[in-house]
Amino acid sequence: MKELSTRYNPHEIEENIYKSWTSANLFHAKEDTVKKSYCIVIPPPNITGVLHMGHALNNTIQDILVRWKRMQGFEALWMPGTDHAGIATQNVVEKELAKEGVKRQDLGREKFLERVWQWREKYGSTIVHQLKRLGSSCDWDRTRFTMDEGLSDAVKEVFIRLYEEGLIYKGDYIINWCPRCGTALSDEEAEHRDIEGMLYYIKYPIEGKEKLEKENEDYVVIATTRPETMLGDVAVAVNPTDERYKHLVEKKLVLPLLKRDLKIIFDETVDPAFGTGALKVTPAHDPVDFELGIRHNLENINAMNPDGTINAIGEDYAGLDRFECREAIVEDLKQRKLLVKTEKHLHAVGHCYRCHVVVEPRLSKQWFVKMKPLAKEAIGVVKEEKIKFYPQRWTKVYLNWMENIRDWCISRQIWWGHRIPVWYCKDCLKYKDARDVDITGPDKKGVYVGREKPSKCPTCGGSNIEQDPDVLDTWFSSWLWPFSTFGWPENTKSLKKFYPTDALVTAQEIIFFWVARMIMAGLKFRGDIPFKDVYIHGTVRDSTGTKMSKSLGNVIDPLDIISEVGSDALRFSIISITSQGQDVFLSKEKFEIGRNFSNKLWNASRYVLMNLKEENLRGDIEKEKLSLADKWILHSLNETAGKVTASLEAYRFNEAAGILYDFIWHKYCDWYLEVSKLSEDKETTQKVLLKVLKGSLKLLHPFMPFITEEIWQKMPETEEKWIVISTWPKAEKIFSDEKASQSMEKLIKMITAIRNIRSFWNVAANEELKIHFNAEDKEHKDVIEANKLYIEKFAGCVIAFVGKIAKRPEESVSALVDNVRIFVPLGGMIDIKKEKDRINKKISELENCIRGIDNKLGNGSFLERAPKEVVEKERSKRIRYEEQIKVLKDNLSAFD
RNA sequence: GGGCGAUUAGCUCAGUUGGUUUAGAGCGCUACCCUUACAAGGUAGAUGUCGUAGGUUCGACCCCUACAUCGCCCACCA
Repeated sequence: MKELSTRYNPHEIEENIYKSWTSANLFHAKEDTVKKSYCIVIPPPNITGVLHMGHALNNTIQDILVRWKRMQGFEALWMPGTDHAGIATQNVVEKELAKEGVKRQDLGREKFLERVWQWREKYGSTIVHQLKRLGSSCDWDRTRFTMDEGLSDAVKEVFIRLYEEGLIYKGDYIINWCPRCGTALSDEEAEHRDIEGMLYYIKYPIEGKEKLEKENEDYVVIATTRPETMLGDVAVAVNPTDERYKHLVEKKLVLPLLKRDLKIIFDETVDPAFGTGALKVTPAHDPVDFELGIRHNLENINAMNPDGTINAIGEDYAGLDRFECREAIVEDLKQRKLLVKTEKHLHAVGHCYRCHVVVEPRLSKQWFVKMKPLAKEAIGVVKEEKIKFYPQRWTKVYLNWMENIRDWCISRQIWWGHRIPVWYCKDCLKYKDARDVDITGPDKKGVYVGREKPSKCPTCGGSNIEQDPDVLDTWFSSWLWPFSTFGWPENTKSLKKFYPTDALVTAQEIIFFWVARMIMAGLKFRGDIPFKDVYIHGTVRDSTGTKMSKSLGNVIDPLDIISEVGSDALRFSIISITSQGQDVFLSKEKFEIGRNFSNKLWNASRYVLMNLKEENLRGDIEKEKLSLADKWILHSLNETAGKVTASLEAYRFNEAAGILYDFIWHKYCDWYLEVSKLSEDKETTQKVLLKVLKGSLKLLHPFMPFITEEIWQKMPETEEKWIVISTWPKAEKIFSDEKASQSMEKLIKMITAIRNIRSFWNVAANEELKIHFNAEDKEHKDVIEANKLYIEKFAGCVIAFVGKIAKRPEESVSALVDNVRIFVPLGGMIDIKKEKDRINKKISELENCIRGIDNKLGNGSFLERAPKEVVEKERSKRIRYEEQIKVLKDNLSAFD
C-alpha cells in the first residue's frame, strides 16, 4: 500500500500533478463525441495582466464548474486565451521605449508593432502560466489570442458585414478623449469618479456694455466647472421661460478675454435652477452643448490639441496645458473683475480606464456602431430568460443599460490592434489626413471596405490608396470571442459542438464592456445566444472595503498565498468565504480555513492509507456486515453528494464547500475515523473507510484539485486512474438508511451528553464514570447495547445498567437525550454548592421558553390555522423542556 | 437624480421558497487534554433585544412601509 508523506507539502505535489494531467491530455475536449458538451468561455485576461485575487476567484469558480461537469460525463471545455488590450499594451511598450529615450513616432508604425509583438512573445503568457498554478483545467491546446489570424479574420468579417448593413458609420461627434493616450475612448472606458471641483461664476458682458457700469444689468453671469473651455464658447443658452433673461432677446454677449461675439439662445433643456440658469455653450467640448449646437445651428470651435494643450484659437493661452490654462484664465478673470465667485462643487469626472488621466469630451471624427438595432434582440433573450443572470438582480442592470444604449465608438488612435479594414483613394478624396475623410455622403467614392488592400481604386482605378490609420477597440474583437475562437465565420466542428456555450463567469465590471456586447454579437452573427447562464461574482476587496489594486498597494498576491499555503488552500478558502454575488473582503488570515482543511484531509487520508491491508479490500461491501456507524457514514455520504450537487447546480459554491467541510471534518474525521479504530470487523471497516474517502475526494476534487489527485494516486488501484476524469458520485440507494442514520445521531448525542456531564460537573479526566441508562423502549436499548463499546470508549465510562430504572442511583446527576435518561452517580466526586446557581439559572431560562410556547398554544387561531405538524412540534418542544427542567431539578435534589 | 447591495456572537461572515435553525460557521475567548492521522489537533463551554420604528401573518432574520448608517453602479449635476 502506498503512503502519504508525514507532512502535507503542497509545493511538492502541485507542479508534478499539473504536469501529469496535461501530459495525459485530460483537459482536452473533443468535438466529435456524442457526449453532451459543457462549455465555459474564459473572460480573456489581457496580456499586460498579472494574476490578482479577482482572477483567482473567477478562475476557481470556473474550474469548479468545468471539473464538476467533466466528472459528470460531459464533454467539458474551458476555452482559454488572452486579449491584446490595445491601449494598455501600447502604453506598456511605450514606457519601455521611453527608458531608452525613444518615442513610438521615432520608430514608426511597423517597427513599433514589431516591438509590441516581441513584448507579447516575452510577457504575454505570464498570466497563462499563473492560471495554471491555480489548477485551471483549460483546454490549453485551444488557447487563443485576439490578434491571432483566425480571430482577426472574424473581426474583419464583422466590420464589413456591419458596414454593409449601415450599422457602422464614421462621423463627427463628441467622444471621450484621453489626452495622455492620445485616443478616443468609448463611454464605458471613461470611468466616472466624484471629484470635488469648483464652480466658477463668470460675468459675460452684454454687447455694447463692456464697461459693466450697471451692476446686474450689463452682463450675464454664467457658471462653469471648466473655465478653460470658454475659449471655444459660441453662445449662451437660457431657458425660454426664465424671466430673468427675457430682456436678452435679440441681444448678444461678448466672450471675456477673447472678445468673441456670443449669440443668446433659448432652449428648454437648460435648467433654470442650476447655477445662474445661464449656460455657456461650447459645442466642441461638451456633449450637451454639442446637441445644443446642432439644434441652434452653431459653429463648433475646437480650442484644444489632441494632447490637451490649447491651440491657436486660444490666442494668448495657446500652448498651455488645459489645467494650467484653467488657472491662468481664472487669474485673468479675477484681475478684470469678471469672476463673481467660486463655489465648491461635487461632480462626476471621467477618467481614462487605462491611465486614469481626466478625459476630455472632444469633438472628433470617429467610427461608430449603431447599437439600438443590435440591442433589440439582446433585450428579448434576457427577458425571455433564455439567458439568465445569477444573482438575478443583474438582469435589471443589464436591461437598463441595453434599453438606453448609445452608439459605440470603436476607433482608436493607437497602433496596436486590428486596423480598420477601410481604404481611401487619395486621388478621389483629396485629403490631407486619412483620418479626416468624410464618408457620410451617399456616394462613397474612393472608399473601399474589404479584407485586403485593393490593388486599385474601385472608383478611379488609381493606385494612390491608403488604409484608415486607426485601429479598433479591443472589445470589438472580444465581443466575438464565444464564436471567433471556434473558427467562425467557418462553420467548424467545434463551433457546432460547443456553441452556444453554457456558462459565463465574470465580475460586474465588465457586464457592459463584454457580456452585453457578446450577447449582441452572438445573436447577430450566429443567430443564437452565446451562453445560457451568466454568473456574476463579487469584487475582491481588502478588509477596509477598498477594491484591491496594484496602485493602491493593498493587494494580497495570490502567488504569495500559493507559496504559503498552496493552491488548494487558496481555492478552498476563497470559495468558502464568497457567498453568491457578494463582494469579498479579504485578509490573509482567511486563508487559514483552507490551509487547516487541507492539512486535516491529508492527515486523515494518511491514516486511512496507513491502515489499509490489501487482503481486506477484496470484494464488495457486504451489506449485512455493516455496523451502525458504517451505515450512518455511507448514508451521510449519499446525502452529501446530493447536497453538493444541488448547491453547484444553483451556483452556490460557498454552500457546497461548507457541506463538504462539515462532512469530511465533523462526520468522517471526528466520528467515523475514531469509531473505525475500535472496529473488530477490519475488513468491512476498511472497505467503508476507503469508499467514503474516495467519495469525499471526488466531491472535493473540483474545489481542491491537487491534493485530491495526489491522494487518489496513492490509493489502491481501480479502473479510475485519474480523479479528474472519474465519475461524479451520486446517491447509492442501497446505502440509504435513514433509520440507522438517526440512531447513530442519537448515539452521538448520548456520548456528547456524557462528556458534557463530566465537563459540566468538573469531574476529573481520570475518574471513570458509571452510567445508568433509563431506556424504556427496545429501540434505544438495542442501540445502546449494540454500541456499548463506543459509548464506554468515547465517553470514558463503564455502562452499569441499561433498561427501565425503578429507583435512581444514589447521588446521581442526569442528562436527557430524546427520551433516554442518563444517570451518573457522582457521590464524593464533586462539590455541589458551586454548581447550584448555574443550574437554577438554566431552569429559569427553560421556564421562560415554556411560557412562550404556552402563549402560542393558547392562541385559538394558531391551533386552527397552523399545520398539524407545527402544532405537534410546539407540543413536543414543550414536553422536552419540561423534562429537561425535571432532570435539572432532580440533579439538584440528588445531593439534598 | 435613478438603481442596487449591506446592517446577524468580540471579529469576519453564512442563513436558498416565512414553520425541522428553541439563530449557524470560522477566527478569537474559557476549561481540560501532547488519546500512536492531525496542536494547522481533540473534548466540552460561554457569548446574539438578527440596524431602528411600524405593518402583514396563527407564526418574521426572512415579506411590506418608513427611517438611519456604510458601500457600489448608472446618468449630458453646465
